[in-house]
Amino acid sequence: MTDLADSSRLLRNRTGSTRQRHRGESDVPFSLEGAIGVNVRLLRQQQGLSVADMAAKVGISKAMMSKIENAQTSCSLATLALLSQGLDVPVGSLFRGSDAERPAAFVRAGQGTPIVRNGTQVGHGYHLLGSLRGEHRRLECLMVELTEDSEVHPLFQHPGTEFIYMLEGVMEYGHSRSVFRLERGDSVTLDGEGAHGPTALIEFPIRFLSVIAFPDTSV
DNA sequence: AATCGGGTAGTAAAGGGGTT
DNA sequence: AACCCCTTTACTACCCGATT
Repeated sequence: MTDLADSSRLLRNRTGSTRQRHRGESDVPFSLEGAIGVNVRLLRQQQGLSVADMAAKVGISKAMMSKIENAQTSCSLATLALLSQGLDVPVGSLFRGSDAERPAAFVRAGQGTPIVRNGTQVGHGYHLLGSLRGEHRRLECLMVELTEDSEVHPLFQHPGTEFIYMLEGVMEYGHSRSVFRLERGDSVTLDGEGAHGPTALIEFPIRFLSVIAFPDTSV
């Protein structure tokens, strides 16, 4: 017995009589069958076809179409091929969304988490915009704000690569032996191992986006 | 009431796996 | 290889709810 067959039987047992279930709300976890069902229904509706129209076009019964769209059956490869032909899409597009959930971080405007960093003591304000944990923690996105009370601090060092995008204000930013004048819209990408940081704060308020990509070994 | 779109129950056919 | 049993697939017939 295959895993697919097992999951199919599980689905069948779990759903049982689904007459009371409303359209679009399912108690079934998002399975392969579920992904296929959602994609088939979406594509069918995009083409303005009814279940009966689609069934006739594909060459299966409308009952079968219903079961496929509602994840009540694990349709055969032959049926999948018919569906992809009928919908004029690659077979692979019917599986879209069936992959495991991948992490993502969403932060609303102005809702970044204030954090303390080396620069905090010299008046640099940091708001964390996004950072994934576990094996995906290789990227850190910060909103940095400098005010009249902030001090220059060109001595930051860390593993990885940093990208800075100037959103507001003007400052001079030193990296290793170079100094860059950054104005709104300017950006700089630098090797984090080189000493870097603001060397002169020229026009306030200063806000810039800092994206740090850490090497795997530093995680 | 008729029609339509969508869904379900029941069932037959086909296939896989285990046993002899 | 033949047989049996179970599972899966896909069908027909019918039901339900919304709309006209």
